Amino acid sequence: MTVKIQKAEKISELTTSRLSVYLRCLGELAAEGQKSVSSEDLARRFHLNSAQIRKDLAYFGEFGVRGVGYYTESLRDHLIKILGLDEEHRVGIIGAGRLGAALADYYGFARSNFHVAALFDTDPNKIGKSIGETKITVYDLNTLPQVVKKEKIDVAVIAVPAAFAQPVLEAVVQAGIKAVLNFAPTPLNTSANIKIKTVDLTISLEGLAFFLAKPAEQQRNNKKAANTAKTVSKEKE
Amino acid sequence: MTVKIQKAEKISELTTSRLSVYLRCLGELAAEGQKSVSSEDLARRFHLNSAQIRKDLAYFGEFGVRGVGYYTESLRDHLIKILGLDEEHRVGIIGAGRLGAALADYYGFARSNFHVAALFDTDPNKIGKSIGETKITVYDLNTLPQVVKKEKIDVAVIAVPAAFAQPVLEAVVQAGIKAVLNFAPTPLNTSANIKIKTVDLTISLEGLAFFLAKPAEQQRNNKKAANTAKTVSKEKE
DNA sequence: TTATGATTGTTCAATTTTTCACTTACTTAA
DNA sequence: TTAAGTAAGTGAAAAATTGAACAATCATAA
Repeated sequence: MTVKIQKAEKISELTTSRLSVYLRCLGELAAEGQKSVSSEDLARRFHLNSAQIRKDLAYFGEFGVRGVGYYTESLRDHLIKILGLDEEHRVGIIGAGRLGAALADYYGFARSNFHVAALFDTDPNKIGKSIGETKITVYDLNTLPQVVKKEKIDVAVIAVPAAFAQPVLEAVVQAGIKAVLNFAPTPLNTSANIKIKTVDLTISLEGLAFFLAKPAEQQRNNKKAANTAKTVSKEKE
Repeated sequence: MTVKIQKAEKISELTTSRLSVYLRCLGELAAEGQKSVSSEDLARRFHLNSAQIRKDLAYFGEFGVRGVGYYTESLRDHLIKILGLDEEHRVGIIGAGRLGAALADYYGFARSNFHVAALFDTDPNKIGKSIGETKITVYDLNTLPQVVKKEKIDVAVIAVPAAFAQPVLEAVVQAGIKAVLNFAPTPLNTSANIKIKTVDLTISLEGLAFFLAKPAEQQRNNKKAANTAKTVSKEKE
């Protein structure tokens, strides 16, 4: 009755980001003492389709019990394993400016089992100092390969101005790091097999501006907008 | 020869976020003095398909010139108009904690023509004070409706702990705000016609963890993973 | 022990998004 | 003025994602 399926299918990023969302929710439910939860319950919480949730989970195995739902604790443990959060990741933050400093203190890293091990900068005034509440050392960016090795860093956070992001990325990849969280608002080029997640506030912001700019009529028909106005004016036919 | 099409089709968020990306690039190209750019050029920059770029733009009109490409300045102006960045938006940040304070100083708002007009909090020690380099006043959250009206705030940023996000959202909506940037890592329920963009670092982070957790073999076949291992073990057949 | 109800895992259909490939239109050089 | 070359715009195909529907399976109560 134990079914363990290890599918080597491509899992889409849409799926994995939903897994993160489920995981967070399961943590809350477990804390509340809720023993089990159905896909329908979860779907209502997130305004998702219940079939989608079941399918997302089914990629990785059969975690549910028909007629019952999913046991919160158990599913939570599975998701932690699936997302690789059972193993600690060690983070190096490149750029000890305001953003880098803020991130060094960001508690969310620890919650996902990420440990910020080092900061890097090129500014001689910063190198050697400690930053933030947790007193993380700022190293010379030139020593990146050595520190990465010594501190077993496997995740880099790029928190430098856009103009420096590409060369920094190259140094990071050169140092053997395969996963990068990028805050610089610029497209980054890299050889395959490096995973880059870019966090770009501007895009979210401008999405809001677009929404507000739309004529009120269109906003109402949020989904399934009718084909109302289609004004075409052409000279020189 | 002037073609002005106002299609009332549903524009997907995938499209609008790409528009933001194009816009940023056009700004750089214009600054470099580049007069025109082809969809192929842009595609190469972003690792996108050129047809997709042409189609994204074609939703809103015919901005290009066949045989030439797109005139950078002109397309840039069009995108600014399309995204609604030609009109200033006024932002109220709810939560004057560390994140709220950091956002109050974030320069990216101004670049997209957003002006941070006010902070809000419930902490008596903060209310009435000014925060950040730009000295933005912290108001009592209870006075939200009045300040929103007086300051003509049309965008709210939710930077409060997850537990307070839902009631804050309701207050924000009550005050007549239709666009919300949410930093609280929690699903938010709202009536239709309110646009909420949630920024969630944890999801990006855990996406990296998932990537790192995958067996090396799978990482190599990033796209189009072959159906390699599919181990099924079952007791009680 | 069997019937009933609930909820998963999964197949198949619908929808959305991306890509291809072709037509149209503009530029430049002969 | 015409031919050749280039690149936008677009309809149709392909791929990816989502959603509906249902058989399979488990728990519970008669």
